Amino acid sequence: MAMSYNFRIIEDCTKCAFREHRLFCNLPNKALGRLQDIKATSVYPKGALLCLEGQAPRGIFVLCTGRAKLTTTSAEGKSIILRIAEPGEVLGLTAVFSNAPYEATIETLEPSQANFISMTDFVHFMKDYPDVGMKVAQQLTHNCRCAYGEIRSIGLSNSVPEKIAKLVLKWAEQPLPASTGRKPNEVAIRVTLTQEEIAQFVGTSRETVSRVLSDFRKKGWLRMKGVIWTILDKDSLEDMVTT
Amino acid sequence: MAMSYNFRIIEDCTKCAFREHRLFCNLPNKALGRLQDIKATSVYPKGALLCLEGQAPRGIFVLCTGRAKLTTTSAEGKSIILRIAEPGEVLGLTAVFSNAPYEATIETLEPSQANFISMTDFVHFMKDYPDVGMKVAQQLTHNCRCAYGEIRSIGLSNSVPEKIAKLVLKWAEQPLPASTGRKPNEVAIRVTLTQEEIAQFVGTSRETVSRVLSDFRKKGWLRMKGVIWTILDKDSLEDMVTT
DNA sequence: GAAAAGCTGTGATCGGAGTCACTGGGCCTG
DNA sequence: CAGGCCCAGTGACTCCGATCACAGCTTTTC
Repeated sequence: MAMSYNFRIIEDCTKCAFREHRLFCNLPNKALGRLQDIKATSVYPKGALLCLEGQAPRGIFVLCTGRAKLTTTSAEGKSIILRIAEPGEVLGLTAVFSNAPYEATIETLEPSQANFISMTDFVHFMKDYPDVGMKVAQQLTHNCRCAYGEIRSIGLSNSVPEKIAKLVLKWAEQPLPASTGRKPNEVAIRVTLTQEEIAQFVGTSRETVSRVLSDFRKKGWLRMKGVIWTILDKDSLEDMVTT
Repeated sequence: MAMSYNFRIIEDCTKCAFREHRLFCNLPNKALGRLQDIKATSVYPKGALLCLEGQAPRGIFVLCTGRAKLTTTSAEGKSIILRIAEPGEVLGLTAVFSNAPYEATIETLEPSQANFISMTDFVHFMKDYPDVGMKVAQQLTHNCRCAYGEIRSIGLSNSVPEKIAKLVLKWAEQPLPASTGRKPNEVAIRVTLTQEEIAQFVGTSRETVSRVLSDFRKKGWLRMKGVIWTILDKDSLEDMVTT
């Protein structure tokens, strides 16, 4: 089995070990076999662009390994992160269904594997297997929920510190496993986004993110060592969040 | 045929005159027949609440007549409009599919008719008729696109005047029919939202909306007479918008 | 038709956060 | 190891827009 980019490439969907835990891929065997036929697997380094906002839709991507950020950009070059896609998600659905340009630029945040399926193949695939339609509906539902969450976050939070606290707490829902030498109520998380990207996520400027994080650190709420952040005072962070 | 609320109630989906122009209802006859069996038609006055944010999902609504606004509210009572739903849309899909509380409060903006379908009936309906799945995917796609547009509007526009100009121009895409006594390049639109609601739409305060509209009027770009607004200088409004 | 409730217009004030400008640290690369 | 590049931290300044406060209007209600 091929190895590259420091992860194992999944060439055969029917034998994928993660399948059951994934939003899209947990399909009946027949459908999986068909998927196997129409997919084209690619491997991308960090920072690769799967598609560009404004391009005509060519097809959809199933993200097998790695995470990717979906961003949209204004005419002046200011950009905002719509969401971070996790392994198992299908990307590009809205473009394909509305036959309109891709809504977002998709950029890998880590070395990633993705399966591409062309528009026509995918439409037939969906017609032939009703389960696929359900999965698609679930993915679209997930997209909507993320988008609504984002709208709430940007539109209803009154201050930037609040938004950032909210974001950190959301990340804390998937903490790193507890290690030795950590106090009981501390939570460690892995943050691979730059401050610039965090700024784009909450719709603010890079400098403000820097200031807010400094502030959290000075208050003893947060410790940041490279990509490992430790939440020292979860309660205080939660007090910032009103929504 | 029953009359009420100043519009004609559509009791039989199979005979609905608007069906073909609607996002959801244009289904094969068999599916329509089934829809006819499982739907429960209700008529609502202006300002009625179809469902409340946070409620457990009971089912979906097909909006037959009238428009409705979907809002989400923060703990402090600040609320934001996610979108305005048009006749023919299905509402409540995300809640039903994720079996999670309704994401938004749905309030009619006009006297409206809506068909309610319970969660279990709808799931069966979808399983039995693949066309329904496609319609659902299209509706969800539409929701996503609206949400992304909203994120762009709130997150990427730099100033409130720009957002309001953008909104007015969006409305201008569905202008009122030209009437006598209007100059050739003028566009008339019907605006039934209050300034408060416009504020919720663009994520700002009511006072700011008032000031911005006053400003547009003073500059001779816009005339407002009750619910009828006339765009006098579309070019200038477009110059405000950069995205 | 008077009272009440809701919508709109405007002034005054103040603070949050965007912008500009610069510094310093980490990391890669030739 | 010097130079470049990217990321992070921080000060100073400015300004947009939220908030408060109130007055004129319109629409509903009894």
